[in-house]
Amino acid sequence: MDQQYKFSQIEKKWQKYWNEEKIFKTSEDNNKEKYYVLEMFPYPSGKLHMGHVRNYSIGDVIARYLTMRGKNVLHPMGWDAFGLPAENAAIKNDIHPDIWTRKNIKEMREQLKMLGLSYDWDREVATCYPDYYKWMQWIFIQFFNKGLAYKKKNPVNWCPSCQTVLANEQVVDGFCERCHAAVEKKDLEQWYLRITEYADRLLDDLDLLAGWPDKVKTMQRNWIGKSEGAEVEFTIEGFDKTLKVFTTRPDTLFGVTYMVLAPEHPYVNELTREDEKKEIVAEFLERLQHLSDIERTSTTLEKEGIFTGRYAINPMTGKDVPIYIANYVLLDYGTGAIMGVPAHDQRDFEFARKYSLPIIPVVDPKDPNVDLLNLKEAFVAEGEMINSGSFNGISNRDAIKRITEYLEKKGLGTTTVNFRLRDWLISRQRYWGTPIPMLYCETCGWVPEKIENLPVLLPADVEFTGKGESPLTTSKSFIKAQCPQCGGIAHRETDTMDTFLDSSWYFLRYTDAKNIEEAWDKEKSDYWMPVDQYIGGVEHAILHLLYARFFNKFFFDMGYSPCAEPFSNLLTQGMVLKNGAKMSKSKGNVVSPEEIIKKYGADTARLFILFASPPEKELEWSDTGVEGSFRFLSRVYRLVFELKDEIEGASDNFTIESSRDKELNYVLNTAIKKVTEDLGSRFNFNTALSAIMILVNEIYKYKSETVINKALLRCAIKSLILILSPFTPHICEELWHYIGNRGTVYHEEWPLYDEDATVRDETEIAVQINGKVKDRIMLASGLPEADFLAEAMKNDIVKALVDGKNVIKTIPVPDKLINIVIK
RNA sequence: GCCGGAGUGGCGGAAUUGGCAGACGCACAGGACUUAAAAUCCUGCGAUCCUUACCGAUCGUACCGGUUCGAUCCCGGUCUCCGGCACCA
Repeated sequence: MDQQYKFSQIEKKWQKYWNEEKIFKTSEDNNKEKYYVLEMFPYPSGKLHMGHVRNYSIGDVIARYLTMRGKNVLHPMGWDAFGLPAENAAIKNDIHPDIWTRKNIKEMREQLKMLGLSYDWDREVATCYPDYYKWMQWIFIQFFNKGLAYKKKNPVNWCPSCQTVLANEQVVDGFCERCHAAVEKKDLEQWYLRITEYADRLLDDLDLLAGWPDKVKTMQRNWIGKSEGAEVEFTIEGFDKTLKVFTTRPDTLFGVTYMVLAPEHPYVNELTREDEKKEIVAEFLERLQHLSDIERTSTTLEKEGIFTGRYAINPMTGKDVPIYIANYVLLDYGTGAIMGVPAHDQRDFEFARKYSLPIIPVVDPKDPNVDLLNLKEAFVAEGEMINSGSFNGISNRDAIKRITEYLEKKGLGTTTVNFRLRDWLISRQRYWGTPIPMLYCETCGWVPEKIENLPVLLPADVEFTGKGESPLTTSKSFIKAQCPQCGGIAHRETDTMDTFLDSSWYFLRYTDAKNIEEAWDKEKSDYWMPVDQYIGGVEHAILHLLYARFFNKFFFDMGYSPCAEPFSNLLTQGMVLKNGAKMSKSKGNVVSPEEIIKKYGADTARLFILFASPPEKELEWSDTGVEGSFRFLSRVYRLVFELKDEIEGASDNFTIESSRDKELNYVLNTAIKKVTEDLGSRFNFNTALSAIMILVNEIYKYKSETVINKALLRCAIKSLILILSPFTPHICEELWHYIGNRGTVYHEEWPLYDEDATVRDETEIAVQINGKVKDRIMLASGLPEADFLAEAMKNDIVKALVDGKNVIKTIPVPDKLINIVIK
């Protein structure tokens, strides 16, 4: 071994060894307890960034540690490889997305390997490879067969100039972000997955996820947005259909003074009978079409409405109330129509003010500060019922129940639950995604491709213009096909799937990644699932994690997953910042992992990232901090290098011979304990590493003693290498071999600590008078409370401090402090 | 607006169950080694005050208050920052 810490040589050497010996290959083993560590797989952009390094370093420490603890660890990696950037590259550089993506995967795989991560590369998947998306298509067909995938016409954002559908995020102030043409709403047929069918279970089962951050669970709860209320039917004057509304406040029914329909509501056309009104309504609709959903639903947008000329009848009061259409009512929530209660809903209040509609309070706050006859804003809190006929005088909370019961008895309404969660629009007019394996036949309608014909391959003969519908429509070979049902002429769906589908089941595919007979073998998913620890960015808190949970529940129902929830524990790692801001090209504060690895080595990069901040917090990049990490590793290297001859041939068993021995043994065992606990339960890598640094400092001190205990020193060095190895594996392998061991530290057992050795003979005790520290004294450790108190009171300093005062109370905390309350 | 989370030295952070605030590291300062530099090693490093110095005193975990023998930790209020949702009836 070289006297210098030549990280580059060392890292290459051990990466080669791990690779050639297939050290990280895993298979099912019923004699061992399994542990599945998963990090969110990356999009293969071609360049690794610090966020990846952080994510994968965290996972690697966990995987390596648990392997050393004797667990059978599954730790896979793959590529979320479909997506728009590949298509943009195709348009810009005239390179096929497939070639571009494969090149990026190759480059990124090399970069990941440079980090020395303990992946079983034999399980690698890429969502864009036909052997993966074949099963994506199979899954889609399972959804379709169960009635959970369907095609529906719905208004979407359409840019007339680019001739393409736009995502809401691509619409800026009602205009296309690329060509600035006014975006229109267009009714298009799109594929949806019926995730709303699972809304209740997705909500309820969040309670099973004790190992998830509350923040993420709260975000999912809000996203699913369950609200309980009632559906109420209103009759319309001179109209044969009734108007249904959803409300969470049936107690305010007596306060309804108008009704509002969403502008797209199917009744709108029939309800506006007068020609004059029809014109105004048409003009209003035209104007709204130029607004995106984002603006339509913005609270800053002024409420605007049009009277239809019709009246509904309030079922409680029998009074006429005018029916409006207005921009603040959404078609796809509830029934697309609402009852207006200006006195008790702020939005209705503003609308009523603007159009001079009556405001009738029905809930009395019994608060002198609220003037019910002259409200300045809607009163939304609880109170006592007024102006509500026979319901007057009860609390509005009771009225919710009573009025709903009344409605149900009269056949005017029912209790209902509504979710903000909408069905998942999954079709995309893009090339680089999984083809939706459906065909349209004039006689049979939408028919799935036969399973034996899967995969439906992405055609090669397409043009990338960036315009029009899906590029698949330009393929001559793709569209025309035989109907799988009747054998007649059918045409293929040309839309592809949202890439979020591909990433909703990859964790299951990893359990049996190379299976060509089925998506995965149930026995294998039974063994490995659920994922014990999932690690990734908090930006996936809602979409990815919700979709993955949805898919897993679907498989669970099919018997293809053994668990109701796929990820038992979730760690959301914080962002990597430089100068207080997220690293980004435009800010020019990007630190390239490759350069850091070149300059200091992967071990240093890993060490810095793990040491500088706890994993779920933000991490501020510091060049001098990286140098500090490098210095530490050099120090460890030097330590072992210098001590090699000293500890060579020493016994594996030591006896404590001096107080210095005792102290080193104390620090050693404390360090092992601390690292074991920090890795085992909290993932506080920073404090674990700080314990290791303390150990290194102590060994340095110890080795300069005149008498040294070689066996003890040998044990300390061995343990040091082992407990550091999950963090910085390359240097540890090197040092492990240097002091005469064989094989890999990865297969070594995690060192045990001696609980007795983690206690010193004497402990420093803080002496407090009235809660303020006055002195510190040494007392034998582990004294029972009574002895501890007696010993502490015997001390001269205590006596002096207490002399001449009244001791009111003494509070002894053994091994910590004693507080003497005096007067 | 609503829902979360956070606020500790010059900086990143530690204090695991209400028990010695500032572990570990970075930066900085002084010293040793060196012809010199780098590297390495040693020492100091919250603020204010007292003192020639030693010793010591007071304050200090965003701010105000409370509970407690004792509060970074628990409770009430305020401020600031970050994140999510945002006309969901």
